[in-house]
Amino acid sequence: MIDKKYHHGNLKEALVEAGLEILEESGLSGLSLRSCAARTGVSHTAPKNHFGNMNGLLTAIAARGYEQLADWMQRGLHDDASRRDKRKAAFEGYVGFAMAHPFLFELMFSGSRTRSDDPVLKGPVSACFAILREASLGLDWDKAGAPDADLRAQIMSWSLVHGFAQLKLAGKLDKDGLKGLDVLDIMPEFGFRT
Amino acid sequence: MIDKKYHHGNLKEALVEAGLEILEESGLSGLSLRSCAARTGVSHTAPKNHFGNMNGLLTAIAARGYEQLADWMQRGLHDDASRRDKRKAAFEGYVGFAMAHPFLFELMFSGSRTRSDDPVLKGPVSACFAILREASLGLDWDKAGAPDADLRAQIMSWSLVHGFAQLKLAGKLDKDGLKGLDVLDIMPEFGFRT
DNA sequence: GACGTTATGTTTACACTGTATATATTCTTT
DNA sequence: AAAGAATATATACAGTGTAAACATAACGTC
Repeated sequence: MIDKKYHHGNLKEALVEAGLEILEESGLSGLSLRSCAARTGVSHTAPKNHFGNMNGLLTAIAARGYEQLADWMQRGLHDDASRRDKRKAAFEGYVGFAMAHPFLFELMFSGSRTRSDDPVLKGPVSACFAILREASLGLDWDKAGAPDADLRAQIMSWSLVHGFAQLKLAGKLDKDGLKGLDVLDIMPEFGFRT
Repeated sequence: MIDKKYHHGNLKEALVEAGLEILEESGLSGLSLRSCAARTGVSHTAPKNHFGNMNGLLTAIAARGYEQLADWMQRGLHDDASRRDKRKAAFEGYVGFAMAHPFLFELMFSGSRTRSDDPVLKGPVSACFAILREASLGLDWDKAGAPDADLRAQIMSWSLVHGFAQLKLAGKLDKDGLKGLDVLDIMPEFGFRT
């Protein structure tokens, strides 16, 4: 580390890592192309080679966020966990992640700062989608047994847990009587079909 | 309008109005203190007197957004509408507003661009809260009849509809089989207690 | 009505941002 | 070894939010 090499060797990863750190320390307002470059010890135009522009870097950071989200949703889950445990873990993990990393969470779902159709997002987002899918499997909200009940249940689950997380983050649930609300307080014990 | 007066007379409102227009035309990336000031025909430091800083202006714009959201949720509703009609209108209006004004919607729930505890937000947010409350009244998700069932039903409703709107906006529901999904496709016909 | 006070805008300045262009260095491949 | 691609730098520029000093108008009080 004494002699600074012209080529970093792993700059792409290092920039994303720097971005995640800055996000934790200073929030979205402190996150910039130049701050990431500076923390990595590189010129402020270096990121362009790897990410094209600011949007590309932010999208890459967001992709890392989805990987972390997947981890949170599967935390403390043993292999033979019941479906109910998986669902509980997924929902609690989702909101827990949002609370622990509010700025990253905001970035991940910011339509204006990231490009939702970027290929780098596809894998991590699909992984989260799959976890939520399994967690919602057999969940029959309207007790109707419709043919697409599983898909509907998943979208409902995701919408519910995501909306709750963001409303909480945005301070919309700070009224009296809502302060200490947890996801599981809101989530009833859903009925299973199977 | 020929002779430009030194004092605008209604600058505070005009700046918010300009911000809303810019948001529709150019999105969040085009919205800046200076662009609002320029459109209003005023120096770029004039907003400081009324809003303090950028955050204050954005929060004022967001407040206007909540007023519009309340309108959307009560659109086409006659006085003697049934509770089911009110609920349908509120949910459809919520998502409809988000789709019609995606940038404003993102701004309204952006924890980093607006200050959620700003007094100017309190009124409009409470109005939306009240509408959602009435729309969710009597909704018994878990058929349990718990004492705080109404409050829980409201938070669930809000979370569900908000999460659905944002996931749709963020492009997370663009997979095959999810493309044409509407809120009401997801929302089952909930059972009423009364 | 004159005058001091407050509110409202302007001017100027500054540090910071993302991006484009041209240049330098290193790696890779032949 | 040489050519070309990949990677990083240097420089420049327009745009941003904010602060400070100044200008103009409105308002209340004597």
